[in-house]
Amino acid sequence: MERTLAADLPGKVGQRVKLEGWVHAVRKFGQVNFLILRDRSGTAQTVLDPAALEKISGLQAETVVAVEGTVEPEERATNGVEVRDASLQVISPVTDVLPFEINKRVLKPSLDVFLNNAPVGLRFPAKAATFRLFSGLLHGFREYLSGNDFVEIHTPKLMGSASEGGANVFAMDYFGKPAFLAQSPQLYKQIMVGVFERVFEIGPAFRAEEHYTVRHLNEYTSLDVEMGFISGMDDVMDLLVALIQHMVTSTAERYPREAEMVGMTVPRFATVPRLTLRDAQRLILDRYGEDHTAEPDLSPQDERWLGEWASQEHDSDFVFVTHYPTAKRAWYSKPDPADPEYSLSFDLIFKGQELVSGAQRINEYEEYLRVMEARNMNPASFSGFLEAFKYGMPPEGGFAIGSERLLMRLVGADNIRETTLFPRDVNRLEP
RNA sequence: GGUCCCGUGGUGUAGUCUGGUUCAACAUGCCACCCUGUCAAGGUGGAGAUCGCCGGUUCAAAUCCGGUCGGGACCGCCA
Repeated sequence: MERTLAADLPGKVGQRVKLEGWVHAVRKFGQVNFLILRDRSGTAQTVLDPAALEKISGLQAETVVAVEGTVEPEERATNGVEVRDASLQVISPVTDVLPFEINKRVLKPSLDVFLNNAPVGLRFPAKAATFRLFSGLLHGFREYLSGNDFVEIHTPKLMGSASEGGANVFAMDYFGKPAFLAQSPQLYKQIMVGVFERVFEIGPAFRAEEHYTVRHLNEYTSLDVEMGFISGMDDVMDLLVALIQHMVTSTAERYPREAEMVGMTVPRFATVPRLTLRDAQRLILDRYGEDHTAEPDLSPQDERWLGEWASQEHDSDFVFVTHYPTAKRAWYSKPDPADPEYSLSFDLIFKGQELVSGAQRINEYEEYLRVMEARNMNPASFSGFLEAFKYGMPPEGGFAIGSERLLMRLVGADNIRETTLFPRDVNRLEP
């Protein structure tokens, strides 16, 4: 018999069906016994007779079973239907007790215990829902950009030189030669603007920084976008807002059940305020009484304050901060012609946390040579990158979204490890 | 890299300050039995922890001290 999914039972009342899935829970009452079966679509209640019950005797939750029975309307069942007169077949028995319960309303174990047992812990319905939403966000990302003439690319993660400079790169041996794991697709996506004008990439980024925070990973999934023929940085920021809006709203529409399950709400976009770093710092001084006006960057506390301000004064969960000091930003960021001390760069803060970093880039070959000399970089190490600019590059810019951070804020998680399937941090490399 | 906090049955916690017959407890899970409507099922009973590890103080240590290992939070840094 063909398999029926749990979610499709209401449309099959009166029919004989076969369900296949995991034993989510068993509730025994002596004369009437329920088995809650879980598959990819959800859960279904089945009523087992003594013979069927006997087959799972001694077996634990998560045993994989097939259940055949008749779909009957039943007000007392959660979905309004249940499967009766069920016969049962064990497909894959489980004899070991689970490390912790995954069929309760809430998940009990600490984050560390959960992550140590992620292969089974991720089956907890709200956990699975979280990562289904992640899939929805990526789908929305692709959908929006593809619909706007962007081309998806995949660039190498094995690098012969460190693109961003700095010491936070993972070094490795590549057939006897030194190599590095890519910190970002930055240089390649800029090169590809010369080919497609508009490109995007979903891929891993590796950072060897020993950060001990709730919002950093040593490997994360970066959502990179780069576009040419821009008239200014605002074009890039406009795209970014529209993109995130589509990602979130389409995900909420695609997976309403999951969104409800984890309490994901669509953030407020009304008007995303844009202010320069210096104006932001003056605002913090005025509103919160802390003088950070000489700092080259925002502190996490500053970001929280700005998030609060945007929420209260602009009804927005987002706020752009622009024009960071040129010396503080990556070398390919374009200095503001009106004031070269500051760059045409921006960060997008989402609910008080940095989510996106972007900029208009330098697009003139000669200027790259000047910048590299000023920063003591060797142009020979970037000959491939420079070639793209030597042979004609329009004004261009782009950004990178931290995908796990987006999900983290959307579902209200306290730690980015909760919205990463198998997180990699300073002391976690397994599972 | 800096600062601070926490390690108690499978899981989550109480007990630690004020050391000793409320000191090994509670909830959940597991096992057995009861129950014809549960959906965090309920009831009765049972098994399960030398209180992370090593050392010290003391008549006596889960409890105080030191070290070590593991975990967490904040800062730096960033997405």
